[in-house]
Amino acid sequence: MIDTRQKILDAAERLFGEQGYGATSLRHIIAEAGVNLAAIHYHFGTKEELLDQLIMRKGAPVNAERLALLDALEARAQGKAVPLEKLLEAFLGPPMKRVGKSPEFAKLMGRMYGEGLMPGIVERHFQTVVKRSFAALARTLPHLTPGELALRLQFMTGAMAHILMGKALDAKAMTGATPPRGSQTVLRELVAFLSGGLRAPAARKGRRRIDK
Amino acid sequence: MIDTRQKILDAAERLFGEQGYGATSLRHIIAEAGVNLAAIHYHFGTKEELLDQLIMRKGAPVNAERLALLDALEARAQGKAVPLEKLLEAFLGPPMKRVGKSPEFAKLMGRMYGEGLMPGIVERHFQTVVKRSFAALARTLPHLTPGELALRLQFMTGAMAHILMGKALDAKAMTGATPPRGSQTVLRELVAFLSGGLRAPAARKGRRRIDK
DNA sequence: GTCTATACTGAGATAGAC
DNA sequence: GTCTATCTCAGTATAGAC
Repeated sequence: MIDTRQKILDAAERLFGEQGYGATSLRHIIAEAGVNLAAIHYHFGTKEELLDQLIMRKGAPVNAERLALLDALEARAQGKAVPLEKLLEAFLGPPMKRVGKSPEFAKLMGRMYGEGLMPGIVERHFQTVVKRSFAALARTLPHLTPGELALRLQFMTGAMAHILMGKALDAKAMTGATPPRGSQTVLRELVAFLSGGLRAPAARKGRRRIDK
Repeated sequence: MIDTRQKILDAAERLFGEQGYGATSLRHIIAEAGVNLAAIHYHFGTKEELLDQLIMRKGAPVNAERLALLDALEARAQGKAVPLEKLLEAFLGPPMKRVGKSPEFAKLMGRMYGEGLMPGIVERHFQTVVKRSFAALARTLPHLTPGELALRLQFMTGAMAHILMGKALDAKAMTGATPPRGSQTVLRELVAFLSGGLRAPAARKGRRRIDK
C-alpha cells in the first residue's frame, strides 16, 4: 500500500507530541501504524528525517498563514510601521490556534523552538518567517538596536515555546493558582505581555555602579 | 576510591550540559570519569537519579541565593511591596550568574525548566522558591489576578529557560543581527523586558467581536 | 562497602531475500 | 515496496571479587 507513508506520519505525529521525540521509539510508531519497522527506513531514512517531514507537513501551513498575515498588515500600513500588537498576533496566532485542535503538533512545535531539538531543521523551516517578522518589528520598535531586538526576540520565542508545549511546569502545583485556559485567552495575554516587554526601554550599559 | 562518585558527577554535569540529558549515554560518562559502568548504578541507581543528584548539588546554592535575596528585600520593604525590578533580579540573577562560569550547568538548568525534563525533579527542587516569588510578585502587581500572574510567570519562565540554554535558536542565523553577549548585559535586558511585560495591563475577556 | 565482569532487553539502523 | 534477520549501542540488573 502506498499510504504506509501516511500511516507512519499520522502515528508519529501523535506519539511525538504526546511523549516527545526522544521518548518515542520507532517500534512504538510502527505498532501504532501497523507497518513493518524497515518501512520507516525505506520511506524516511532515519528517525530525524521522519521528524523533518512531519514538521514540513504541518509546519508549512502555519508559516504560510503567518506570512499571509504579514503581507496583509504591511499592505494596509502602506509603508508605515505596523502596530506592534498586530505583528505579534500574526506571529503567535497561527501556532496558538493549533493548541486546541492539534495539541500534539503544538507541543511538538514548542519543543522545536525551545528544546534545541534539531536546530538545523528549525532553522530551515522557520528562518524565512522569523527574518520577515524581525524586519517588521525593527520598524515598529525604533528604540531598540538590531542586537537588542534580536535578544528580545529570543525572550519572546522562549515564552511562546513554553506555552505551546503546554505547561511544562504545572503552574498550579508550583504557584497554587490556576492560570486561564483556552488558547484565545492565552494568546491575548501573551500579546499583552510581550508588547509590554518589547516596548520597554532598553537597559543600556549605563555603566551604573553596583547599586548604591 | 571514594571520589568515584564525584568523578561521575563532574563528568555527567559536563556532558549533560553540552549534549543534553537524552543524548548523553552512561557509557560516555564512565569513559570520561574513568570508572566502571556499574559504579553509576551502585552510587545513583538510575540515570534519572543521577540527574536528580546533579540538580541538587548545583541547584541548591542557586535557590538558596534566591531565597536569601528575597528575605533581604522583604525585610527592607518592611511589609510593603518590593519593587518589581528587585524581585526579578533576585529570581533571575543567581542562575544567570552561572552562565559565564558554569555554562554546562546553566544549560542543564534551562533544560529542566523548559524542556519538560523530569517534571517531578523540577517541582521538588524549585517549588519553594517559585511559591515565594509568586507571593511577592502578587503583592507588587495587584493589577493581575492570581491566575493571570501564574500565566505570566510561565511566560517569564519560558524566556529565562530559553536564555539559560544559550541561543537554542542561533539568533544571528535567524535574524542577521548579533544580540548582546555577557550575562550581566543579558540579565539587565531580561529584567527590563520582563518588568515591561509584567506591568502591562491584563487583556481581560472584553468579549470583543472578531475585530470589525 | 566498593567496584568489576558480564548478561539482558530494547533502541536505531542496514543488507538482502521476496 | 515490503519484510526478515541481524548489527551495534543504549540503559539496566546481578553475581561475585576485593
